[in-house]
Amino acid sequence: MERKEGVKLEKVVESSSSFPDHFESFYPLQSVFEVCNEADKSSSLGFMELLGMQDYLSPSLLDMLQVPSSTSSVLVHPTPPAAASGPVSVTKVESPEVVSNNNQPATPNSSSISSASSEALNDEVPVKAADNNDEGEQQKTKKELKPKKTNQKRQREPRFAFMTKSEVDHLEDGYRWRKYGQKAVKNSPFPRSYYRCTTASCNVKKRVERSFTDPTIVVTTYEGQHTHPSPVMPRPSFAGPPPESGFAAASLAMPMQRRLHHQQHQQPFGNGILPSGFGYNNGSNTEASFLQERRFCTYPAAGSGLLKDHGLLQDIVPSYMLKDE
DNA sequence: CGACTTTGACCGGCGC
DNA sequence: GCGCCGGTCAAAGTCG
Repeated sequence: MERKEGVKLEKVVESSSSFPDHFESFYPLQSVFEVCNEADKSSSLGFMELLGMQDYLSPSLLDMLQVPSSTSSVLVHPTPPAAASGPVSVTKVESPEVVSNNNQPATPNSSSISSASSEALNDEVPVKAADNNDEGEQQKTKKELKPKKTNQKRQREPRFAFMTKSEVDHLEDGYRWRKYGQKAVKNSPFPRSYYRCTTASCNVKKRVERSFTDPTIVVTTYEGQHTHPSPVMPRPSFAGPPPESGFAAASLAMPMQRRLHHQQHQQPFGNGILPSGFGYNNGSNTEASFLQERRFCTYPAAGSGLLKDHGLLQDIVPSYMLKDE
């Protein structure tokens, strides 16, 4: 089921699973802005512009991003989903060779690097439809094992990968996950774990692995979209689009790294340093931190429309971040 | 006892 | 065609 995918997408997926290390090497100590600059080299848009958040950064936030901290999130731009139409080129990120030549291990205490990647999947396949079809399709294919091949390969859910400095592999993110597999990763001493959202009818998955170049970095890749609110967190009161717009659910769908429950070095972009422009309410510090941090794990990838049918994109990218697309 | 994890087996895609 | 690899299944084990 998950194996049917266009060549193009496969590439993207590949990057999704492998870029983190590359990125880590490529941007060892870089801040999100530096990453931005890299992206900028390939496109006419700046990182923040891409995110549509240039107006939302406060000086303190900037400082924080630049000052080494044990935890941070940096957006990575792997192949934009609508890569074809996307404004950002990230070939660099996808190129292991290029990265390897610049292999600079992230140093401890440096800004940890989180990355977000998205895979666009396919041509505007509405997420809603994907939820229905994919869901059934996936299970069906699994059961049948030998589904008839069609011309098109399976359409994967958008994926977002994040690199987070953490001592624990499985980051608390507000959702409940069931581990369904673990595989050794080639060229890495660390295994990759596969998790599925435990909520019935929610087929969101995530993969968790450690960067072998820097074991302190956890790479979490989310795939799919939650069809339910976080069972652990209260719904954030977001001053943005109403829940029905898809964002509210979305806002809960990509909890990202919320690590406060672990002994992780938690130094999120939170604690009041975020400008109000980001708009999330601080229901609690934990939530706020998580939400705020999440903001930096966004990537305007899924295309052109706004809050609808963007898969994970809509989960993490507020409307104002998408407006410039 | 239910929920979750572990782990070996299995399958399909892909490159050679 | 073959082997490698990523991803998933599912039985058994573990935990609270």
